Amino acid sequence: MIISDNLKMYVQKLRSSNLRPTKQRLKICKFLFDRKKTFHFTVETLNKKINKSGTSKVSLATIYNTVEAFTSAGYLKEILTSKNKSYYDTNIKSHHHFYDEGSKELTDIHYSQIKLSKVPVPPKGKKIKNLEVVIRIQK
Amino acid sequence: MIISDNLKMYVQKLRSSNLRPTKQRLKICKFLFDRKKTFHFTVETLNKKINKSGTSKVSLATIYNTVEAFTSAGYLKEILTSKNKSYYDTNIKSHHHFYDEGSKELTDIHYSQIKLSKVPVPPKGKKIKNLEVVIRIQK
DNA sequence: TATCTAGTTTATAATAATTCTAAACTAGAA
DNA sequence: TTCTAGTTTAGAATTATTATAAACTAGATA
Ligand SMILES: [Mn+2]
Ligand SMILES: [Mn+2]
Ligand SMILES: [Zn+2]
Ligand SMILES: [Zn+2]
Repeated sequence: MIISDNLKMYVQKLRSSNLRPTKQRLKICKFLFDRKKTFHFTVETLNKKINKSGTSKVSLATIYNTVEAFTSAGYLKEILTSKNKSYYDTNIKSHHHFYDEGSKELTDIHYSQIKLSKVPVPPKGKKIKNLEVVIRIQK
Repeated sequence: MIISDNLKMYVQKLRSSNLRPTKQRLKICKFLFDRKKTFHFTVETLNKKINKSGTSKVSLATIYNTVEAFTSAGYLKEILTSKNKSYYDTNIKSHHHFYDEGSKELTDIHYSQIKLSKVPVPPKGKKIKNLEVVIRIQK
């Protein structure tokens, strides 16, 4: 993940996906991708963070639209481990997760931390799109 | 899974979990567990099946209550692989799943069909509650 | 630079799944 | 038979998400 003060990189990225680099999208890009470490979030938490300090607001509809657009474009990964709520991941590499049932937080497990020595063949006519391990943890 | 014409077994099972064997719960037990093979369902599909033919109706609230009670009691397993909707599994043994993104159907992968030769240690103070592999498939 | 238009944002309504509420009902202990 | 805690139920409320449609804007073109 590259840290940048200017937004040229995001402008290009968005253009390459046929997404206009609007000020809302760039603000969200900056928040999501201008950091050393990837992280997990929900629309709810993203909305709070984006609309925190007195800056110009981004509507909830746009937060939803943007998260959806970024997921389709492959900038985000959707994680379905929690009931009634989608999580998103700025780490788009293939990897696994711990899911803490208490705190409802996801933690990455690097791809290499889990080794599958035996995997079944998918049903006839179907292809494997991805394989993910979720380890549910508790106190 | 034992097939039974009489309901004594379910009555006992329910009593042992401090659940009164009401006619609604027994009807749902019969539908869920009186079969050779386990299966996956949603509250929506269960509700339709339970309330199909002219028999006395079970309210949707009771379907929800019962699925929740049976999951807590360990008769059902909740599967969170789909957006905005919980799936449930009458197979409560530890096992894995194919999830078909097209048909939105789950298929069991027997525990022995996947071998994990390397698994990470959980974070300090946390215990592994379960580990599940989901293989998303597509045409 | 001014104009134009498809794409975007937004407030708000609509939908879908689920949970809550509180009144009526019932299993089963006493 | 009586009593009561547990259960069922219809319907309301809540939560996350998606749809709608009017106002706005990026950026291509004149
Ligand atoms: Mn979900
Ligand atoms: Mn939902
Ligand atoms: Zn992750
Ligand atoms: Zn299963």
